Amino acid sequence: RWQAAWNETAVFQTDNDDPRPKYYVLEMFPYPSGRIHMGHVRNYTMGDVVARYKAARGFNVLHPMGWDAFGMPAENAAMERGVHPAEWTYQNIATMKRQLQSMGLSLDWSRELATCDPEYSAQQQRLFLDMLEAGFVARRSSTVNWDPVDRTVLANEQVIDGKGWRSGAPVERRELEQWVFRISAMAEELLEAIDGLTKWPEKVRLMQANWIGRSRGLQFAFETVGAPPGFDRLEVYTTRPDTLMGATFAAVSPDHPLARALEPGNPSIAAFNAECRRIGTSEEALETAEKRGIDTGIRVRHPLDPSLELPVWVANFILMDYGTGAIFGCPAHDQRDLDFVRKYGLPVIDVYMAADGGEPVHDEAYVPPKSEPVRYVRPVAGGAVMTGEEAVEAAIALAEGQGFGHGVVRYRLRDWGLSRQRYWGCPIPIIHCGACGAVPVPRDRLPVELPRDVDFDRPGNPLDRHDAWRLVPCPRCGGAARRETDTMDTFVDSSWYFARFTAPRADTPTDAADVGYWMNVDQYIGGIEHAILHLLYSRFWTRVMRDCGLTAISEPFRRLLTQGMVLNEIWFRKPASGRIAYYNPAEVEAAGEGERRTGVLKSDGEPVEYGGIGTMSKSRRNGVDPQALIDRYGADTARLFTMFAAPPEHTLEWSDEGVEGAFRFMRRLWKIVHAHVQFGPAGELRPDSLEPAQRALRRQLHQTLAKVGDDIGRRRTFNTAIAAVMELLNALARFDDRSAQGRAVMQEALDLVVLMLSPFVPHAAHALWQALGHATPVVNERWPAVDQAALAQDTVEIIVQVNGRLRGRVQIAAGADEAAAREAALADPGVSKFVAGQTVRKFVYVPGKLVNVVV
RNA sequence: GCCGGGGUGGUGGAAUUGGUAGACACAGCAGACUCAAAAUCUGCCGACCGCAAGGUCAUGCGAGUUCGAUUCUCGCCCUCGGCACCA
Repeated sequence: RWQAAWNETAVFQTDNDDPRPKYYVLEMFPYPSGRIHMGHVRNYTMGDVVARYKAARGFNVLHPMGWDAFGMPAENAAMERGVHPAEWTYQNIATMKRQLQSMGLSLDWSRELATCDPEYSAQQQRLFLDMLEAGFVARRSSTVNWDPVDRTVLANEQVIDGKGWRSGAPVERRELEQWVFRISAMAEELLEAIDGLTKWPEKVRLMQANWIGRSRGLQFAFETVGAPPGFDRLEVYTTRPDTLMGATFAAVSPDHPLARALEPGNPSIAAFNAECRRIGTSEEALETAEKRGIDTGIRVRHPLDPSLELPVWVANFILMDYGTGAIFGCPAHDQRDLDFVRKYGLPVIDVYMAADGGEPVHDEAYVPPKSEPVRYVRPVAGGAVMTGEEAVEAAIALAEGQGFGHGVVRYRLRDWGLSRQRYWGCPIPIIHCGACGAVPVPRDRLPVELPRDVDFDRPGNPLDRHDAWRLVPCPRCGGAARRETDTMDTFVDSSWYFARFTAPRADTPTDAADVGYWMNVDQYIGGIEHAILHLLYSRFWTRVMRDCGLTAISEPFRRLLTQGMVLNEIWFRKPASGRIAYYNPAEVEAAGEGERRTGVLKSDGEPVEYGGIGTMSKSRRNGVDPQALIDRYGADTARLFTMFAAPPEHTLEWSDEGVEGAFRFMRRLWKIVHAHVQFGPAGELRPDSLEPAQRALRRQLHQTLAKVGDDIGRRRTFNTAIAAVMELLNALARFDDRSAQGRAVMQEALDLVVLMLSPFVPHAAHALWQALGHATPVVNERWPAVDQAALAQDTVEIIVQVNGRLRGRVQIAAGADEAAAREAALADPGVSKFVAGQTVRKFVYVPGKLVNVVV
């Protein structure tokens, strides 16, 4: 009912013609999976609290909402239920929009957008062409998971234990020509700029830095012996060239050109490589697979001792994507290499590094941190004690001096492959012509829209089969040509939507005035699971837009709050063949704890397997629908409870116990306000003529106001803000003072309580503010100022410790000096009995807090 | 495997800069009100010892730094997230 008042006056619609300072609050927009879940409630309530708080603080707040609307689930729905992805998606958007609106969020819905809207795709295609012209786009070969039965590309998520999720067939790694964004060219800038992200969580900055993975090392060439023509040299990159003296073998990735060149003449290597290609493409799968290798028979000469020849192996743990796809192995100082040589009976060279002052270690690999001083037992240069870093530089200098290698800086960050062999994504505006190659679609012919008449009867991308759409004349030569049928990675859609929100209807990707006014996003809020990819891609795109002249800024998000995930139990059945099936915890009758947890499906009484706890996700079907909560208790209670249940950054294991407590609190607040107003308006407050109890309540009131402002505004610890107001309300309930000044204090307290709670429970606050006798809506109210005079105290309680243990409390004058504190402390009977007869060796005084007597 | 978090009563959590461990809630127990129940209100609520006053132990485990450690350092265990085609 009260939401109507907000909507009629359009209080949350914003524009940039406003004298107030701007504040842009954004939560990561949802994928329209069907219905909102608890993670959404948590995320969007946090954003709403910040938005409403900032508005009350006098900011012109932009708080928009949209839909990350392309993606695989829509295609799955099409395959399973025959509904068109667009229809499925827009229906879900309608449902979820209704649900979000029932939460009473202070959103500017006039800016709503969905990434699958043709207008959004059109602008994204313009950006793609800008990037192509600016040299940020390249075409190159990269690996995908190939399902040989369904003859289709699989996402990593669709590969389960190395098999396709539908066909059950072992997947193969396959090379495809794909479009990439050259994000690695920006690695250094993206890394350096992390220092400036001072309002991002340290953990996210660390994860991003590690992901970019700058390293300095030695790149050098082994001279080969017995290699096929064209492989006279084997390029190797290492970050530990100081271990080169310990090299006992070299190894290449199964995808390395040398390994491939050997396949035709060597069936066992061909078989080994083929086997390795069945691991899939994910780094996790490659790194956790059993370490295996095969000898090629080729040898390389050790660059520092050409008489020493090392065998060259193909090994499944070498990543083609990192370094040169070839390494040397040093078993004495790398545990993985040691395991490998032991497994295959290769020689282990004796150790040549030892801890400074320690003895050499022989039974396991000794891997000192690079910063630590190490004694080089068999020296690269001079037998000195030096840090790994110094030794690395010495080894590089040696290699450069002898001319077999040189120092290089490399990054772990790889280019961003954006091609997806799928229908439900933004079309890539390219036409392939036999004569002209890849030709951009002319800008006046944008957007390239997806054809609606597609069928999902067969696996694979229906665009590949849609000749009416696919076959077009070449824009350059007019000859027969075909459209690019790959669509863009959905990460592209979410890498610039924050900028589009500043001018969602512009017929260019962004509008200079709007984006200049609103960007950066002042507060971005979203799940910690996006700490690396989405946030890094967005940082990249913002720079690309800058370099293309679309924005002036480099960083999209000034302040970042990474919300902890909402977890729930996972239940599934895994049939012998075919697709794994997940069940919502609400459908399962469960018993036991931990390892012994078991369950049966309520509908058929048959057992289901317990998969531990994990994030609520559509694919695992373990989400909780908050609608029941909202229907039963109202949006305010749902909002209050999710904010109170845990600190924002913590994971939250879902349970709906405790919702009753939030509801009870709302009722208590309601009752206490109405108990107060039934006696009519309160008189004027005269702060200087209050009784001690009235003064004490006012002090607590203004302490709470200061804390709540700090908790919301600076700390973003919404749970402690609510707890403080609960504590205050408990005090108000005990405050039974009907005198004129008692009622005046109560009026002030209830006014401030309602204002403090209004960002959390806007509907109730709206009604209670009216009940308290105010004519204007609470949503237009400014955040109240703390009365510093009310906080003043004559005496303070300090705690007294003896040898660090609590032994008493004493009241002393506020601002007392150490001598006075000491006298008061030692006079306390509880203290003196522990000090009596002993020598005071030390006296610690923390003014206003504690003293510690050390005896 | 690699990178990054988290671990505090029966439960969610608080302790903001190294300074009272357990605020605020949930659950539970007892009482008041009621014919009764619900709702509401009041009290108790980490473990152990003690009639009590009070004391001892206790923040995943083990060490360390400090007058003082949930907080800092090192090692370990468990768990969650990410690992480039889930979003």
